[in-house]
Amino acid sequence: MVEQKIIGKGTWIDKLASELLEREKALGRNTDLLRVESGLGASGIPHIGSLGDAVRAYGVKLALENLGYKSELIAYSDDLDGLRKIPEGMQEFGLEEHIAKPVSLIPDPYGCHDSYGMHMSSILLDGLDKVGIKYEFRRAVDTYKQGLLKDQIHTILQNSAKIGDKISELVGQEKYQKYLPYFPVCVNCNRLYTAEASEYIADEKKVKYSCHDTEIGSKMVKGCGHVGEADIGKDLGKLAWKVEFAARWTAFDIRFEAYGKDIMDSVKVNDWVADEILQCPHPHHVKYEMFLDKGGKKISKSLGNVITAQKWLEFGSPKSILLLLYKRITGARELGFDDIPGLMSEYNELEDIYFGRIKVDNQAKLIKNKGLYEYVNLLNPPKQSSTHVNYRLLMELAKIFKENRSERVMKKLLDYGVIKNPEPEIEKLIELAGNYSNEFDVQEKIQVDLDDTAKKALKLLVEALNGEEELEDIQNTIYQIAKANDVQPKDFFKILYQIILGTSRGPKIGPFISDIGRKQVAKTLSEYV
RNA sequence: GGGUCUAUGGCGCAGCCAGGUAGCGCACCGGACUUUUAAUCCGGUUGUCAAGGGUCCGAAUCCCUUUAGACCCGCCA
Repeated sequence: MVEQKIIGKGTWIDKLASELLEREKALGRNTDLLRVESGLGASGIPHIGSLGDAVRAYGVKLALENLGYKSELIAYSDDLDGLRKIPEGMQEFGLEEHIAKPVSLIPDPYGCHDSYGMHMSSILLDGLDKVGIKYEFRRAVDTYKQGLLKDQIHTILQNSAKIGDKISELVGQEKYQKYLPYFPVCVNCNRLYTAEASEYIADEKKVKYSCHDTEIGSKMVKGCGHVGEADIGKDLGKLAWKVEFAARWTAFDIRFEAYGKDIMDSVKVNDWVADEILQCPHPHHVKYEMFLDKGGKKISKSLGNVITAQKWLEFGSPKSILLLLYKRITGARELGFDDIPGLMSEYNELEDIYFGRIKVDNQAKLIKNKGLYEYVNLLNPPKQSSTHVNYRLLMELAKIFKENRSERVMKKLLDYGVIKNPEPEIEKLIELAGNYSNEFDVQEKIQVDLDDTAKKALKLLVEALNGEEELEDIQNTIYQIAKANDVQPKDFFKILYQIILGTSRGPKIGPFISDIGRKQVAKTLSEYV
């Protein structure tokens, strides 16, 4: 067997970082600072896929640092993009009039940020903060206002004919053979996309445009008819996506950017533009698949099925998100909140491997698992293992105890010997599992068929439970009541499970009833008598 | 039209990207415990890794071909 040399911590992140380094060396570029970038998207509610782009870029940054290089993550908000569609659930804000305007020029419908775009970006940044990702924030609107891309825009527009042909050749889109890949924001109506750029006056660095009706999605958007000129260094406007990345990569000196397969074509064009037009080698890439919802549909920013970091964190720890995003990058994945319990236990398992409590025979796999654990802890793993409590067990307990949940579940865990002392982390876990159980384990009141004898027995049980005298052995009492009333104990127990738990089986019923509380159970049962 | 991904026990999936004993959950079977059922614990059964070819001492894993399904792009970002 040929011994494989293991790079860094043995994960795909390390492999990617090392590919990047080799490429940089081959290109002979300066490696004093290796910038990685993630685009944020500010036109819709940011879902976990957008978060993933930044989290993974951050992983590469960590890997580069681990290999001894300096690195930095730029989180770039595309807030000069126009609003194309009103996101699901935001119909009541009257955003219709703002369609096609840059999202940074639309007022925040919630009133808490300077614009619609900043509101959306902030949700994502908040998510990044919550999982511990550090970044350098930049905005498209500032980038263009400060003219940071003006040299690149100039070069691109001078070569627009060549670029237009190449776009047509590479991806079959013919639009840019006719129009410039630049969208001015119409000074009259504040819209882009409607302002079509027809000519570039290179000497003055100005773009001639006219604002007219255009189709966005399936809807027509009215232009205002304004005809004007836009100064690429001063006036608001932006490059089309097919060329914008290249300009940004060059201007910001970006060496790595991951991308989702939906923008594959754009990246292909941008790589060419960077290399051939701007004479600056494009950054190293990795392509990832989109997260799909359980039905196999793409999770879209503007459809209602959004899994945001914030929602996820109601049920799972920040580490469960990082694990999801770092465990692998390839492959299409269907994602739902029901993946959380699994990821929570998987993290515990990784921790056990890391601290040597679980043996892994394959050396390469051991290193990879340990490495993954370190990345999930952002290369700052804890000195000692945390106390593990099975998430599913917590869900079960949370289902039973709805009032004073934290306290009572904690007591049960101590009784079971799962934990030795109450810890704040455990309390947090109980809260997460409790939220999950509240949200997804909605207990529907099921129809239970009861004949008269069963009802009579049930009634006796309710009386017994409501009685003041101590029931030393509830289990025994139930059994006796069943026998004394010609009900098969087996059937009687089944009825009780159905009423109390909504299933035909469950834990041993006597202690279980005293856990929930006799009176509570009596009340529930009495509804069926 | 162009592109990407997926295919692994009855079901749902992991493992594949850096080749070395095919795994997990559910289901199923047995045991322990139980005054019933179960929970729980312990043990066990279940596989032509879609099909075919190639590389290799060795392939679920890498390469090629085929089949089936899903998704993305061909507005815009």
